[in-house]
Amino acid sequence: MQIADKYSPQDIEAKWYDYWVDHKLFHSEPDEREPYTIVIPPPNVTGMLHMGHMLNNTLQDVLVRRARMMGKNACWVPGTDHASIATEAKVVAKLKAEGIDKASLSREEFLRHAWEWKEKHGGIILKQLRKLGASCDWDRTCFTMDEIRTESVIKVFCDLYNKGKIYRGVRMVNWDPAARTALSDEEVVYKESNGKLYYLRYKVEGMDKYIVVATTRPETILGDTALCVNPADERYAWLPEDARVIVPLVGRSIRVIRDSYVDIEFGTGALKVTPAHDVNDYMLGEKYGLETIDIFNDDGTINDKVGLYVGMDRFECRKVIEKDLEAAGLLEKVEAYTNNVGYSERTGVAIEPKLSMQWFMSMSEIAKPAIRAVMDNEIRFVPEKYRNTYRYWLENIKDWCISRQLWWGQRIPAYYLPKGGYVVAETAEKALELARKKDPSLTLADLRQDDDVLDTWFSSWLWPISVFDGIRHPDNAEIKYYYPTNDLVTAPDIIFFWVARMIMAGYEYRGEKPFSNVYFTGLVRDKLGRKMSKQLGNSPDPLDLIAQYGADGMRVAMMLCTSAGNDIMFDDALCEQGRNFCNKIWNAYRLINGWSVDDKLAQSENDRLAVEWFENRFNQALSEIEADFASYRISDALMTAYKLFWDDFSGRYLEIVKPAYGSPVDGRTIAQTRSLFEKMMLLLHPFMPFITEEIWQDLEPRKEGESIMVAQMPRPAAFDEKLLARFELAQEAVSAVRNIRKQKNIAQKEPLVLKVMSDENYPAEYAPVMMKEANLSSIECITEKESGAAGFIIKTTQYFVPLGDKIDRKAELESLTKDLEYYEGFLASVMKKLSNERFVNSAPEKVVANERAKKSDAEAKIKALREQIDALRG
RNA sequence: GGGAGUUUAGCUCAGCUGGUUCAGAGCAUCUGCCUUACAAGCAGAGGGUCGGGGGUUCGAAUCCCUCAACUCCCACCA
Repeated sequence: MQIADKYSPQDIEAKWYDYWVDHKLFHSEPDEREPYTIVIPPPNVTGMLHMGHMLNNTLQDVLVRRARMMGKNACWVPGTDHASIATEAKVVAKLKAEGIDKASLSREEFLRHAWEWKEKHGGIILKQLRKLGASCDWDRTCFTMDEIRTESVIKVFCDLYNKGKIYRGVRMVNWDPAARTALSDEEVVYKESNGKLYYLRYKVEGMDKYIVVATTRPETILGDTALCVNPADERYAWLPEDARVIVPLVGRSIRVIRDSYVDIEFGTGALKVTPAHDVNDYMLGEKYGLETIDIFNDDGTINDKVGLYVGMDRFECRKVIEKDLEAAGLLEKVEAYTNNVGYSERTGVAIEPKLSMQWFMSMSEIAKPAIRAVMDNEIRFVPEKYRNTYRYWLENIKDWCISRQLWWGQRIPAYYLPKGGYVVAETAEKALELARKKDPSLTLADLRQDDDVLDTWFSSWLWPISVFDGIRHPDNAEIKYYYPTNDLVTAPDIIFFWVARMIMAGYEYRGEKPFSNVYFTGLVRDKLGRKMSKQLGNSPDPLDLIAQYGADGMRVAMMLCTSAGNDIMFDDALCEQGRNFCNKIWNAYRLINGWSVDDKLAQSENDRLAVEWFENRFNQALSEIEADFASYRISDALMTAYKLFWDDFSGRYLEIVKPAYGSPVDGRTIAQTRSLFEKMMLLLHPFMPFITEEIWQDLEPRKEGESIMVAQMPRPAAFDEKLLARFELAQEAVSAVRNIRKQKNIAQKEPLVLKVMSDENYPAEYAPVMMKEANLSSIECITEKESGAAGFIIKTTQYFVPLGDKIDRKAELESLTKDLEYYEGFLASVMKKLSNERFVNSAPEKVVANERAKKSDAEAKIKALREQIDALRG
């Protein structure tokens, strides 16, 4: 193996990734083993890898790789999402750049361009995932708009329609004038924005009086069909019962209605009612049978219904109308005003509430099993705090607007008949059959399919089922084997969009949960706590980071700062830490790899002790890691493994067994060391797949096709806590000697003598280890205090390092006296507790016993300190 | 407007149903070392009245009340 003293990941990563792929090690087929399944949250097909993906997919890969090494049949299904609005917008923009207007294309022509675009730019993100080491079963790659998924979507639509859960109707929807489509409520993001509040004068018909109305949207006066005041508002008591007012500029005469909906406190207490352009006004319109005048075109420009400002953009119109109102003396005043405005999540433009014919899905029934599943912990949320959010949303769920006025997506399988009415069927042929029941003379050409497509989430909510083709073939072997999946790793911002709906679909179409655990990651922020965004330019390109620090280093960086549900503050320094860890592992391997071996040598007691200790320590750490994974504390699990390798394995174990320069190591020790190294690689593999494979392959001769990926993860075994505690005592002594060296400026090379007043807390068995670590020429057991020596006490055991004339009695005395004072104070506080009757009577037995132990420990320590002080003085 | 969460060392965070010296870890910092695996390293060290105040208790980072700051979600009165 190479001997470069710096680990260089580039070649190694590519080599092993190809090896894994070539040997189909990511691929899963149903067999007799227990399955472990994750479906990827499908990224946008034309998206690029960002830090959020990096976090999310590293977590998934850690879980999948670990499960695989635990002997499970691990299957991680990758795929992409067609992201109808985002992708269509990109294609439209691209065509526009080429001078092609979408409106000039037929649906088929447009879709041809869109598919071309998808083939060209699609799936880049999946290639990028490979750089990070993602062990996805690429043979299973799915796309939410591929044939199987599309058929599944259509089938589900028809099924829900036939069950009466999908209906069509005119409703007030969120209209995106840029994408020219309706959106679901979840796709609208509210932001506070600075606007103005305009006070408009409405002349009362037949009187020389005005009613002043405050509005943020003066352009909507074109659609005013009533004015509303609160019946309890005395300011308007003078108005006749059948009063009418004139809409400014428009000149239309409209009714004045009275409804307690109007807030007397707000503005002037008078409200203009525009049923076509405001949700609340719409409800008033329904209640009072008002006319609705839709004044906008689909793109947000003014239409010709009223004959004013025709073709003008809504925001332009607002400016112009302000001037015109002012000129006409109908504008009382304008105030600055901040209010919340809804924006399209995808295109960023202000949403226009618009009355339109859309397809909806009724949600309240289908939501019920989904609520129960999470509340009963049949599906576990990590962290739990999201259960509340989830529950509240589902209990107040509104019907889902599932139609989109786009072309890129699954076209709604509703077919309209020439004389009105429609049928819903999976294919045009089946639709024709249904249609002929109504009118036998119909032919295929008479049917006109609905122009709309379905919301993208209407395909992704089926994802855990549809990736195994469980919608079209509910009894197929794959869905039966892999479903329900195990873990879902996703961001909390799609809890409603996706997670909740997948749970609903799971119960509706499988009668079973789609996954057992949902791990919610946080948002990746920069080290200043800001969201990563293109505008701020604070979002590093994950691929650059991988190139710079290696995929393993990058993964370690991500895992180190993640805790479920909390935002993570990403700092490049973490990548350095990850890279340094790789280097540490690399160099540890270089060390043992460079040892010369003498098989005739017998193993020393020193080495035997080291192996015995590390095995125990390893098992202890393993059980901690096990517990961390059980509660999805991935970061803690990694940290435990990190410290195990760095501090215990490299810092202690290897230092203890390391042969003197030029000397060989015995055969038994090197074999055991390589075996321990291998166990460390296995433990670290899920976090750092590349470097661990590289070393694992070199540790033993391996056959072609073998891989650490499918090796057995060490299982937790019993460990001897007493042994570990005694080793720690030895380490404390070593540390104390090193401190003395440092204080006295004694070089590590210069051997020292350690004298010890042996008692039950002296780990005599580790004497050889201590000698090696602290560079001691001998350890002598003594019964008399040593004068002229630097002393220290570990627990109750007194140690001395004879220093001859190097000893500074005054300084030693000072430090011992300081310790003595501390322990006397400590003893006093313990005594105070123990002499408190109420404490002794009410505290649990265990706690009192503990205090008593503290008391005797402190007493012993004080005794020892006094003796050392005496010895120094004497 | 409603709800949830957070606040512990310079930074990022652990600390489970109050009780093992419980005030911790990693990183950063400081000091000394280029000791033949690794300076991307080794050996040491310093650093916090656990957001403020009050309470319950023998005992509070942990439970209760209150105040403050920050974050997120939901609602959307023009």
